Amino acid sequence: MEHRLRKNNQFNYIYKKGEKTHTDNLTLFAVKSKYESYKIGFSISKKLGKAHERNLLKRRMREISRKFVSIPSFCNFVVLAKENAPKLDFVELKEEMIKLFEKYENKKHS
RNA sequence: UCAGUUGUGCAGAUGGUCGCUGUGCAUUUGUGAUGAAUGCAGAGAGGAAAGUCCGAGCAUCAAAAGAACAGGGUGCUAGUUAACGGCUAGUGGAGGCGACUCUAAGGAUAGUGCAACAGAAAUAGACUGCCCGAAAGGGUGAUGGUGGAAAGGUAGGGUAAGAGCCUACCGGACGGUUGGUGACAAUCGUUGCUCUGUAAACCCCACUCGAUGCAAGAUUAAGUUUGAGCAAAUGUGUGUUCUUUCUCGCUCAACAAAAGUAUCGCUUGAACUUGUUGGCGACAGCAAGUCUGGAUAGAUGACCAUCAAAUACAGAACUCGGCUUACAACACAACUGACAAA
RNA sequence: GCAGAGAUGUCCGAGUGGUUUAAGGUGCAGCCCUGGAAAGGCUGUGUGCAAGAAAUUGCACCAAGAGUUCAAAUCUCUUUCUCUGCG
Repeated sequence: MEHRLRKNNQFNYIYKKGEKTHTDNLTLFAVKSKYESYKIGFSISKKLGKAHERNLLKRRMREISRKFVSIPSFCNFVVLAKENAPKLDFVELKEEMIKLFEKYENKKHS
């Protein structure tokens, strides 16, 4: 099943309508959808580093979202990296992502 | 052994678990159309992929040929190449004990401009001074120490004082001879010698260049569509002007299917590897073999084990040839100098 | 990805080869004016290093590094950073 966001329109829609959740190095935009699945996209600005650094960060985030984090269905997400995100190593990034989604879940239930 | 010069290679490997993007085959399934899913096989970033500094292919500017002007680029010679501002081999110059390195290196006698301050004076007239002379006047470029630059330089002779006035050496200019494809070199002669610097100032000379970049552009769908503005053939046209053949009204907006979308462009190429022939070399010829990324929010990651350690710079976006810049550790070859020993 | 523009003192910004020229404004400090303030007027004011008791003087710096020139913020090359446009 495809979990990637592919269209520029979808990104723009989520930025506009999305519900924001912050941690120190990441920001989550979330929007509800009608499909029984989730889609997730990663946004890393050109200001954060050189091309290979940005690629590495995105690959790690995708790996973590696939393996280590339970992501709720019926939703679309965009994860936006902040300034210091490329400096994190894999383990730190993993903890950050888990924290981010826990925070989002708590917000939703409360 | 120490210090150094030049060039080259490599850019983690192997095994396991999970995962990503194309390609081929098979099965299942779907759309108006391109398709989608599963399985198997096989492929999947660099030496700089970077900077975008040059040169090409390719595409569009309706289609061509030519001339002049404007503007840009290059600048020792010969070669090499599809082409180049690259590369190779040399020449001159600069640096180093040396191996070797660096060099935007045409023209200042085609013309124009600029040269602050200092200095008597900036390309050259005057002033100061020296000498001859009673004076009038004449001789002089040696005195003036400032400047980046001051009337070729040094030494000797010479003179009233001086001066290429004379001589020697060095430098310059002009001409010849020899060698070299050539840049140029060597050598001989003539000439006492008027000659500041700057062309990365304008410029002159020689050679050379159309513009825009794959977000170029093409295809499917409607196009002899509708509306508005401008123009009136003496018009439009890829820097300007002109000649010849030609073409045609031009510009903007609206209407439309996921439409800033889909498909194509898109990867077999001046390709790579090995051998061989020619050439000092860059490179070229021939033979055999190989198929080696094609994404579009943008594909290589995470974890474990072993190797002493795994770590530098860094990620294709139409494709090639160069240049420039960044770069950890390791390995190899040739050569130079110093010291020691034989 | 492709194409283009720029960088000068705290900030804005002129200067496009010449010696005391880093204009001008803004900001800051002091003085005048006022009962007190604002506005206005006058004066001073970039950074670093060295010398000096002090006043002051000298040198360097116009994003960074090389080159051309007697002389560079200015001309040429390389690098860094910032900004803009493109179906």
